[in-house]
Amino acid sequence: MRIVTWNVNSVRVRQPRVLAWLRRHQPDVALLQETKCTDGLFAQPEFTGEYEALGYQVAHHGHDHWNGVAVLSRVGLAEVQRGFPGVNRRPFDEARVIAATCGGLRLWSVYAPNGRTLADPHYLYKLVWFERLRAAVVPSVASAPTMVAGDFNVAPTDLDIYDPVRWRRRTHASPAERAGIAALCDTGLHDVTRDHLAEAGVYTWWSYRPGQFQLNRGLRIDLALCTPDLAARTRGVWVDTEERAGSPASDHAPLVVDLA
DNA sequence: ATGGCTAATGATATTAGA
Repeated sequence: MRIVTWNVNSVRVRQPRVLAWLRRHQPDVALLQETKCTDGLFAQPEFTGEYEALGYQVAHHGHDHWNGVAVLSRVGLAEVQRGFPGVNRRPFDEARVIAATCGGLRLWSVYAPNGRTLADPHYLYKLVWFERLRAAVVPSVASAPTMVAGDFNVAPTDLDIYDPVRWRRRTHASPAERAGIAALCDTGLHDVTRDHLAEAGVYTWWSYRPGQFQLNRGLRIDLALCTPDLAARTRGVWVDTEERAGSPASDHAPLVVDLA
């Protein structure tokens, strides 16, 4: 079973590449982030039909032209859950979380807030958002084989940053953000990428600015957090860096998890 | 230490990304 998580940075702009990627690599489930569209686009038969023609059922969660998350599955798509449970005042109602049961697995597509700068209120939002996510996934982790995957906007360790010194005063590397990831993992989740890609220089995001991708100046901020049963079933994890090349590419590459 | 680019918008600069 192949699961991919990919921040596509606008599904409208990326539609041809997303479809080509699905045809080429045949994932059973695709967890997408930053679709940057409303549910209305996915309600259009001529748009969603492109995925259905490849055998995928689609669930999307998007309110406006920011954020937006989706699950595409050809192994069933049930019990779709959009956003955090309970009451969510702004900005916690942003479309950053969707979960669904596919092929017996509980799969989450998540897009964490960026944080902007360490002094920005958005950074505090990011920290609280991680706590909300932690609370939301606890029942899933306790009851089903679960993968919480997506763009976490946090590099878990300095090995996950091309230049840790440069990022010391920025978001994505602060102790509080990393504690947010650790607290998430404390519920019973494990970051499977490093089990299979332990070396330095493994990244999932590179700035659009010139030279950054070519020089492999990137961050590993897209993660697949798995319950122990799924971690044990993982046969391979890989980043499709080829998909980051060329234009128009997303600034994130697909992260692929192959399960037995 | 800084800037470079991309996407979206009733837009021709601004916000956001990371």
